[in-house]
Order: sequence, then structure tokens, then C-alpha cells
Amino acid sequence: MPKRPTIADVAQACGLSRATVARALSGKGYVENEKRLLIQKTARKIGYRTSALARALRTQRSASVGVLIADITNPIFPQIVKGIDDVLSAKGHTILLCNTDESPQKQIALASSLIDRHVDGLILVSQSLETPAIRDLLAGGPPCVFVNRRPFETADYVGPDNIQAIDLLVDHLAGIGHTKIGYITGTESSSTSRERLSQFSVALQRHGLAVRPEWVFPGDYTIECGREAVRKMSRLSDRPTAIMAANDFSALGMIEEAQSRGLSVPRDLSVTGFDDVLSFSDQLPRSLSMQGLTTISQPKREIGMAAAAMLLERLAGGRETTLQSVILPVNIKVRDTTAPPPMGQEKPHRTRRKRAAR
Amino acid sequence: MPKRPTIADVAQACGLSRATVARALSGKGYVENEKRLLIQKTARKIGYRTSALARALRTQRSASVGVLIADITNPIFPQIVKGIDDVLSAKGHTILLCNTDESPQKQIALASSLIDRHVDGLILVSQSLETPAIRDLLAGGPPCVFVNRRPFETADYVGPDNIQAIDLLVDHLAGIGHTKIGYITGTESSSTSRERLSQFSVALQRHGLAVRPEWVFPGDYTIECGREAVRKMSRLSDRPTAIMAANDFSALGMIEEAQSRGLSVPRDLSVTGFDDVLSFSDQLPRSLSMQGLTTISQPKREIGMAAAAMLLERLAGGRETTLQSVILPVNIKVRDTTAPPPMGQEKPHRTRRKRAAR
DNA sequence: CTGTTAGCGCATTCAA
DNA sequence: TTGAATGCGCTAACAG
Repeated sequence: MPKRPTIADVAQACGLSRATVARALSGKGYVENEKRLLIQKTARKIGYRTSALARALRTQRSASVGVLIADITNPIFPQIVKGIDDVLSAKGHTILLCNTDESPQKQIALASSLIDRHVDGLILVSQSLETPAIRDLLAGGPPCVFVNRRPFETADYVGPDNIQAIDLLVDHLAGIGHTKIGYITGTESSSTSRERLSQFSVALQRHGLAVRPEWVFPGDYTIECGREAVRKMSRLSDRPTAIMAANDFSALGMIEEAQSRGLSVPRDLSVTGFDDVLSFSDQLPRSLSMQGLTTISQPKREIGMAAAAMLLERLAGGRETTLQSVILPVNIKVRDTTAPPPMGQEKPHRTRRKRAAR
Repeated sequence: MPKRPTIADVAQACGLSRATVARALSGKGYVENEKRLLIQKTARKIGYRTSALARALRTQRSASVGVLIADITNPIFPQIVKGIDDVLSAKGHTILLCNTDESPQKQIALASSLIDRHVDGLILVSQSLETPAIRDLLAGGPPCVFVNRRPFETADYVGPDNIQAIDLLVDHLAGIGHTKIGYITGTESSSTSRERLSQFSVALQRHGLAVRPEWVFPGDYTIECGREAVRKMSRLSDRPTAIMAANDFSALGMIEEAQSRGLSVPRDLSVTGFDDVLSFSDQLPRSLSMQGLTTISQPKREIGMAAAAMLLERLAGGRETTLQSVILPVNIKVRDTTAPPPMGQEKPHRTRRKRAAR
């Protein structure tokens, strides 16, 4: 393994001092033009590559940022990462991407590792931060921006507008006549999940409806929890005519279980999702994609870009900059899994008022 | 921004020398047990974190490996990355993941950046390496393992068994009676794509069939190229009864365009894909997922794990270890898009011989 | 067992 | 404009 050339090697090859070479290569400081050219040429010739390690050690800046994601396998995350990547690489930062697998242990191990590597900043996507250990760690670490889940109020944050999202869904369902609306939650620990649930209640009230606790099914973003919810529901004597799921996977599970029990979606039961995970299907005709799921589509790439931009700002401005919070608007995709409730059971009625655009 | 504590700080707080502290913290070398405990405690107290930067600079090992992927947005890659991550993080390596977006410029920029950061190794997933620049760069860089595409023979490589895959597909189609089989290629520059195409020809011959150049449609892994292929095909007087696509997206494009022209898939035209991108749909009943695509499923996670394991071996053994190549077996998923050819046009016939399992 | 010393490769001050 | 000298934080001899 041939040792890689250093500044000293270039300097020697040129008969100049290391300092001069360093200046020539970094572009900072005065160097006679002719020598600069010579230096650059020989550097290239002998295959010199500047060591980001040594530079970072010296300058205390690594030009890298760490990104923690909860599950690389979930289709919404790559899109967010792409957004982050697009703005960060444009500014010369390298992103170190790590997958925490929703595990607090991995979370702390990876965050430590990134901090040890002197990342200039951290972007935490959908991290729950349940343990105090991780919070202490972050407190002593570089600036960090939270995406999708906000562990505490005083933190830079970017996320979709959950309030608006729930409103859109409830308005849609109530608008086509549903009065008996259920809900499947996400995991307890997710701030996002709590926020959505609480807005669910608010939105229902706006339509003169109340939350029925037995129609709120605990979930965890999996297909299985959707199935389970339908099983539970079918044991009830008074059943909802529509159920909103915390994400698309739960919604798919519901649809499956409902169908296997002879319930037709949306005729007997309307179902909504969240995330629009199968969004590539927009490129295909309806006939080809699976039954179109009525769902909320979040601006994934924009969320990533906003988070990256926020971090850059913080990196430039230091700790003093005031805390920020960017909430991005979402869209509802009304497709095939929602319809008016079964006749004779509910009468369609008009929405009391159209909610103002936000 | 409070400067982060260094070994010197811990040493001072303990009234010991830096060397002793270093030994205590790294666990190497002799340190009196009592002092070791004291050191560890104070280190924790003042929030000391060892600088991976300085250590890497000193030891010339960064305990990190760079992973380049072609498109983080394509569902097959996250799975591969997960496999890589699983074995690498278990060994204490951090993975630096970068997205080249299929762009040669990004590819070279990112590879440079990773090498500059002294990654111990590189895993290149589906990278084309068209430019000599990148090949020179890699030649001077750390050990690297190629996944899915192999730029040259003398390289560590992990990938799916393309030969077997094509055989499975052709055997399946020929087995149900097709004699007129077409093909949509992937991008020219991909070794994988070339390998598959060449095996396509071999497999056809084995069934006594010949490749018809006008039935080989150039493609680029997109939905659109699938549509285009069907358009071209429909201008032909003598048409294939089955077309194999280089990946699932092209296959979807074909199905769409075929249907919009009033052709029924699979009654009038059989279609196969490659990758099994919608594999999560296996968890759902057929009725819910989109029309089940007959396709090849590769062991994505295993591919990632094998690549990581190979790199680790190379890191341990040095350059001397003999070059390796791991080819992993694939599966065919026969679903709803393939059926015997239209009657009267082709007669079902028996496969000449069953190909031995590989 | 512990401390002293000397770099890893680079950026940066200060003199020349 | 250039060169000599210093140190970022750590590890690895080596000497005590």
C-alpha cells in the first residue's frame, strides 16, 4: 500500500516550502502565479489529495453533516435525504448518513460516532430521543435540526403541517357525509403522532363531532396494526364508517383485513392513509396501480431542503440565531378508498364551514 | 460554542499525564486500576469525547467506509445499504453514504471527497465508472468492492446471478409456450445490462430460438422506455408474444402502454420485470397490490452483507488476498403478467430440457 | 505502571 | 511574496 503523498511531498518536488504549497493549493494567501501553476501541476502529477482529516483537525470544521434517519427502508426517507443532500452537497458538505432502525441504542451509538467525527451539524429525521442520554449528548454536540418529530419545543424544526393534514382529511370525510370517524395512531413516543391525534379531536369538534375513544386504535405504523384495528372494530356494535390511519401502511392493513371480512372499501368503510408512499404510481394510470389510496402527500424533498438550509444558516450564524420552526403545507390526494357512508346509516350532510386555506 | 474537552483536559483534572489518560481510555496498555476508574469518571463528568479525527490522522485508519449508490430513491438500494450497514456497524465502522444520482460528475466528486476523508474502504453500488478519471482515482484509493455492476474483471464484486435470472425468465416463458420473445435493455453502460442481454441470447438458443434484433428495444430503466418499446413494437408486422424488461419500471411502462392500446396483459402480451421493487406487496393479498408482476427477486440484503463482508476481509488481509467475486442466486416470482401466448398464433410446446439448478 | 517525546497532515501566525 | 515554526488531539515508542 503506497503511502499517499502529502503537502511535504509536493513541496519537495517543487523545491518550495510546505507553507507556500499549502497556500497555493488552498487558494488563500499570496503565491506568485507562476509557482502556483507549477504547484498545482505537480500536485496532480504525483496524485496529491488534501487530507480532509488533517484539515478538519486543524480548522475545527469538517465540512460534513450527520444525518440520522429512522428507517432507510421506508420510502419517504430517501426523498427527504435527497432534499438534504441536494442543498448540502451544493455547499461542499459531505453528508454522513446513518440508519437508526428506530432503535434507541443505535441512535445513541450513531449520534456519538458522528459527533466524534466532528460533524459540523446534525439532522435528525424522525428520531424519538426517548432517553435522557441522547439528549445530553446532543446538548453538548454541534447544532442540530429535527425533522418530522420534535423532541422539545426549543429546537430547530422542519416538518409537514400535521394540523392542516388532519383538517384536510377530516374535512374531506365529513364533507362527504361521515359522522362516525375512527383513527389509528402512530407510535406513542412520536411527537408527530401525538400532534395528529390531538388535532383529530379538534377537527372533529369543528364539525360538531366528538372523539369516541373506542374508535381510536393504537398503532405503530405497520401493516399489521391496521389489520388489528379492523379486527377490534368488528367486535364493536356501533362502528365507524371511516377510519383515518397514521400512515399508508396501516391503511393498507385495514383495507386488507376489511376485505377479507367481506367489507367493501370504500362502500362499507372509508379509509385514509398518510405519506403517499406509493407516489410513483402517479406516473401510472389508475388501472395499473393498486387501489388508489386517499392519503396525505407531504413535500418530502422540500422538507429535506428546508432542514438543510436551516442547518446551514445556524452554522453560519452560530448559536445566537433565534430558533426556527418551518412547517410546510401538505396536499390531500383524494383517490378510491373514500366514499360517502352507507346509505340508511348516515345521511350526507354539508360541512359546516369550509376551513380557510392556511 | 464551548470548546470540547480533550485528553489534556482530562489529564489536568486528574493530575495525571496525557499518556496515562489515553491508555486508560483506549483500554490498551497498563494503567493502575484505581486511576483508570478515576479517569473514566472524570472523562464522563467533563463530557470528554475522543476525537475520531485526531485518532484517524494518527493511526491512518478512520473506521469508516464510503458507500456510493446510484439512486437512493430506487427502492432496491436502501435494502442493499441496510445489508451493508448491518455488518459494518457491527464491526464498529461508520458508513458514509453518498448518492451519485447516476451522474459521472457527482460520482467523481463524491468518491474524491470520501477518499479525502480517509475512508478505509469503498463500496460502489451500481456505479458505471465510465470516465477514466474515476478509475484513476479509485486505483490510487483504498480497497473497493463493486456491487451489481462490475467495471472490469479484476475487481472484488458482489451481485445477483444475472445468468440464472435470465435463464429462469426465458425458461418460464418458453415453458408456457412462447417462441417469440422480446427484450428491453437497461442503459448501455451498465455491465449488468450487457450481461443480461448476452445471456438472453444464449437462453433463447437453448430453446432453439433466435434473437430477433427488431425485438430488442433499447431502454434506460425508466417507465417511459417501457412505453416507448410497446409503441415501437406495435409498428412491427411480426410481433413478440412476450417481452422481458430490464427492470420493473420498464415493465410497468410496457403494461400501461399495452393496455392503453387495447392489448391485454397477459392475454395478448406477457411481460416480465426485474428487481421486484414492490416486494412489500408480498405482505398484502393479491387483490390489493397492483397486478402482480412476474419478475426476478434478488437477495438485496444478502448482497449488501456479502459486499460488506468482502470489504472487511480485504481490509484485514491487505491487497494480497486474491480477488473475489460473489454471485448470489435469485428467485423468479411468477405472478399475473405472464401467460401462454394467444392461441392460433403459437402452439404451446414443451421446453426442450429443464436447466439444471445452479 | 507512568511520563516524556515525537509526529500524523495541514493551516496559520510571524518574520524575513 | 515566501519560509520557519507552531499546534489541532491523539497514539505509540521509549525511557524511567
